[in-house]
Amino acid sequence: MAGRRERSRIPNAQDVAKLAGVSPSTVSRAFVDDASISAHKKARVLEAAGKLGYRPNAMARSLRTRKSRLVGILLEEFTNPFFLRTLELLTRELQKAGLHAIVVNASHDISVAEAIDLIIQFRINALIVSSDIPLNVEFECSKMDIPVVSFARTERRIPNSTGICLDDYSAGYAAARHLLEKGYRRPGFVGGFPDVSVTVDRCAGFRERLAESGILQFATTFVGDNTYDTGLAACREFLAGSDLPDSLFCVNDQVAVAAIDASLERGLSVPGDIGVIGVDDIWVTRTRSYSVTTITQPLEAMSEAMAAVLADHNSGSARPRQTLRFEGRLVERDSTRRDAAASGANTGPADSAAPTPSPYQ
Amino acid sequence: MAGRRERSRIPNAQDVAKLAGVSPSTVSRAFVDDASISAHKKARVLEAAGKLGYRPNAMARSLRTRKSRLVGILLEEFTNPFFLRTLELLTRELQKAGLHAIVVNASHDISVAEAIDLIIQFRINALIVSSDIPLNVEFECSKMDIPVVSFARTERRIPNSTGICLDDYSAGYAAARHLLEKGYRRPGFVGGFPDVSVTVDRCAGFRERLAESGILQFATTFVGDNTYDTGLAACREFLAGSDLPDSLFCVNDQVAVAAIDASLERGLSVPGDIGVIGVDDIWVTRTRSYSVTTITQPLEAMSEAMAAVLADHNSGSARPRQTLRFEGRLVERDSTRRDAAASGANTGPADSAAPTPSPYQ
DNA sequence: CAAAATTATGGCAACGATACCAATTCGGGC
DNA sequence: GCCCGAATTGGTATCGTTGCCATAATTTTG
Repeated sequence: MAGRRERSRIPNAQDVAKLAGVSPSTVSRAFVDDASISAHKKARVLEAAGKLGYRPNAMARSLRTRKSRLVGILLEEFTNPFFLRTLELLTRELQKAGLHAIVVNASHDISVAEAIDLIIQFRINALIVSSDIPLNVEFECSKMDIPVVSFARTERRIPNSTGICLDDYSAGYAAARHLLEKGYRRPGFVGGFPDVSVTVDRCAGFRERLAESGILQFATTFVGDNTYDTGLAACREFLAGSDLPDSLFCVNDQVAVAAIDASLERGLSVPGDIGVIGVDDIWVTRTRSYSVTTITQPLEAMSEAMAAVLADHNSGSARPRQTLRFEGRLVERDSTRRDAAASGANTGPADSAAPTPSPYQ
Repeated sequence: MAGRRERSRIPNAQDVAKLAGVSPSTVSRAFVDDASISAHKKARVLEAAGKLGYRPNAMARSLRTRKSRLVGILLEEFTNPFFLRTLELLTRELQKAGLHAIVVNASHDISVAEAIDLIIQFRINALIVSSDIPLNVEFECSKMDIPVVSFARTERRIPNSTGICLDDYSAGYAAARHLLEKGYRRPGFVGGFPDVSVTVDRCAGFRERLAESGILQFATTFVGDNTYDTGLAACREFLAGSDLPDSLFCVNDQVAVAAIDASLERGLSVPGDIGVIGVDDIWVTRTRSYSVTTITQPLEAMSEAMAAVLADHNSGSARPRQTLRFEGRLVERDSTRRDAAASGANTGPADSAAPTPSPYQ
């Protein structure tokens, strides 16, 4: 019907106002919840808007209200399926809250500072970081009053950073307990970069539980970027020695898979000779060939918490800066599934001579 | 040093202008490439801006220039690592081009129309779609003059859609050729949803090559959403019958892994009893336990092409709407690695009686 | 060295919405 | 029927930038 008029220009509030016979202010109110507008006029405005195909211009709105409804998500690891699931749940919660996610790629050669600089120009209302926070980023954001919230990581270098995270310490503790229950007596630890929170905290919890059972020393290695390939290389080297661990707690599932492969390569059986446990519960851990015991992160709850934190921040009622820690859940699969009886005998020449519990190493 | 002045308010161009002793227009020009401004003043403006921590407000700029520099990416599958890599490369190219990606979650229960409606309000300059394009989305976008480009999918229902994609037909053809070369004589096909381009086109190429070798019938099944879990269920059922295929071309690697697991469960050896080939080259295919032969998509080249398409579109020089198809590369791994000699004997009671080549089924 | 062509700069308006205030309408109680 | 408070509505200014035009400064040229 209305020919080519609609196509010529994107309609604005003024156009709608004219058609509906009201003022632009009223049009605006029709699109804002809790605005003071009569049901009658609201209906008329919405009808006119529908006829014209009008949508409020978020740019103009943001400019005026100083709320962009945009949130940045800084991502570094693009091989680990865990982060895809993270992205799924975060975007879902953000969308529920009427927010939108700008994904910033901070991998490899890309200049994080530059990328952040650009999205700061969009006046993002928050920055979610799933990698270590570059310190300059934190600084720039604080200058612009942009809250930085870490997700699935905590920032160790920044005193009171806000974050939402697995209880890494507790996860490490649980992993050690599980391995001990299964009768493993010489557990080892495979971390990522040695100065990253997930590595440090999971290792600390792990160490604590082992110490409680009198195991004061254990082998550790750090694979770096947590991908399968580097994990495999590191685990090969780790398992090349003679004084082998009888089980491995890996900082994530990708590395756990690599550890299993490295073990098998060397002719070690899993879980017989080597038990393996990871973290994240990515889908590969459920496959028949790997079936990796792992610790699940409660991503749904964590994402909801993230939305809540952002909402609080948005409404000005800034809660104290703190890290919310969520308990993981251990899922036993084949990679540690042996009966403790069999393993007791398997202890071998372990140097775990001191059975006295002791708080820290 | 300058006390708490900077923290009080986010500085704008006016503030910079005052400090640098120039007009706001000049400040603006200092931040635009190819603007008419003397090197002298530009330096002074940039210095002042640095001192104040000024960044141009992208909202205001977008409002004025009618270019948001935002691009929407509609994602549906959040389990397949392939899409994380896709996202990595797309965001990288977009960032290089000074664009930013708003990721829209269109999975499961989420209302795509509603989500799109919201990001349209940001006047995104393009929408990249890695799933089937909901028809209403296409319609809404065309009304707002937003180009819709599909990535790694093609839209079969929309006549001349713009897209960047693996040459699916060719990939299917190559998969069949490979299986035949390896001596498999009863290949089967495992697709996703039966009406999706990747399923249809890969199957068509596969069929063509088989037909050339006189194999006019082959078993097919459709697993649906292409996740490991549904893939496993479908493959179990597929392999439960008696008239088994001797090899499977799976529409993607996740399903290929599921097919391998289903085969092993049933006591069939891979690649001996069943050869398996997938598409995407996700990292799991490189693991020791799966080592899946697959077809790699040239994602780097595809992403660059995407950036080029968007740039063209942005500069107004709309190239004809078409789908750019990229050749995949077959990577042979263990899941099909047997010598053709051994397999010739394995052909079994195949009903591939007619060796006459024929174009289509 | 003057005139013309070029380049830099400033001023003003506008992008499209909302905040704020003033004016109007609407109900209800007396 | 009149007055008061609450609920709606309209008008105007403004968010921070850039497009455009006019003017000023500079360089090129005859």
